[in-house]
Amino acid sequence: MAYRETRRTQEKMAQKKEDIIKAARELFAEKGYQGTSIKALAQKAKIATGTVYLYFANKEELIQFVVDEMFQELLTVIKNERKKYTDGFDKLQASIDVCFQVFLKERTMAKILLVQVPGISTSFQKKLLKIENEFVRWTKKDLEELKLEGRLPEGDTLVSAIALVGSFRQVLLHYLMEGEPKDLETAFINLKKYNLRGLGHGHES
Amino acid sequence: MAYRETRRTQEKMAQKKEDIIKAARELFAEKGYQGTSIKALAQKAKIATGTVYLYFANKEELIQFVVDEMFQELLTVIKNERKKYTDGFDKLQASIDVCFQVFLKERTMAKILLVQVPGISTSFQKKLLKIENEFVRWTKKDLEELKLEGRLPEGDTLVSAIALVGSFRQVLLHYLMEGEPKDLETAFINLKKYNLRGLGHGHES
DNA sequence: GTATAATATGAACTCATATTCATTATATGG
DNA sequence: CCATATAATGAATATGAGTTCATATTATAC
Repeated sequence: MAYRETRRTQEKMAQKKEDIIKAARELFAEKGYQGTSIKALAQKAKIATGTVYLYFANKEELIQFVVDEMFQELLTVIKNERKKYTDGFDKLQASIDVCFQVFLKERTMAKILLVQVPGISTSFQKKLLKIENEFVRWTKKDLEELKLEGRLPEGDTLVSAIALVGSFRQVLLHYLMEGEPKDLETAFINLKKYNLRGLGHGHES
Repeated sequence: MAYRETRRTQEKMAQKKEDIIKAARELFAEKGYQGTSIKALAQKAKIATGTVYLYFANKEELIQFVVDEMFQELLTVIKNERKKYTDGFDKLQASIDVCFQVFLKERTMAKILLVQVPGISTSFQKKLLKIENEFVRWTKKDLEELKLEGRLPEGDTLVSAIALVGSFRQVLLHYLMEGEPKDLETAFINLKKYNLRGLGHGHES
């Protein structure tokens, strides 16, 4: 009997998997999925090319894993942040704030999710769409609650939700590609104001 | 002496080039750039694979041509529509209306420009960015004119312009991928209202 | 109809890269 | 230290797609 799985080896392998994922996130963000070869990936992760296949069945499974993990991270952070509030507007703002923060901090995540994923394949387009719709649905739900409370005027909540998500997406992407403005904080506040006005917030005043 | 270029052959070749471009637009929209092989493209255009290379130096040049042509088409339509108005708000609305119409009518154009192009390569990302910025700049200019006339409140016109473009992009894409709503006209009007409110239109009233 | 010059063809070629696998290195238990 | 089981290696292989080119087809001029 020899070489039973032990704590040490398990941790070592877990670390190696992490290394692969880290390299993948960076390279996919920088060069795109097609533009990233397994050889280059292995080189970046400081392992042999064949080793990648000990951890992932193939390249497709790797990008799937990376994308799924990213969304999971994002959803978890948002859910945790929303828990802190009960008021509808606060929850909505919390979602927006945290998305913005995460994407600005984790630029590789932003570039992969917002730029690279749609171009990978039609199946990824569909996957992305499903998850984007998840965000839109949440936003829509927030808006409908607020409408019921009489804090927002009548209006098409679906259109509003999509518009809101889209405006943030575009601004985020702009900063990501073109560089941040001098005063990011103020720009972000203006963007929020834009959307609050768009929603008709304060309509009764 | 024999076989000088003649009207008939020129037209025939022009037609063939059109066929290739048409097939490319459809396949790129449906399967993406990477997902479209020259073989499949030639098959769709009903020519031999080698023939493609009599009209385009390589695959890259073909997609470049397709994308450039699409933007040219879009810009031309927008410019013509804007000419019809002098009022700032009318011009802004004309741009938005025509973009929406064109993208909804020419779905392959919309899918290529809005979904496929960003993922092709970093050089395409940059190209797209340049052109998107062209739209943002126009919008920004419209907004600044309106601000000077006192018809819009103070505010960050760049952020507003990006937000406006982003909200329309997202709604368009939603309809494109998920299917149009029952009442497209009303949804579109609501979207415009959302953005007009966002801009602070009617703030003095 | 024939000669000629250009276009069209598609099998063959090239090249890149994802994946495999025989070999080597490493870890464990006794 | 040895036996063995697992992980790691990277050269070799398989695959697929972009591109080329010898050949065939088509169009023109006489």
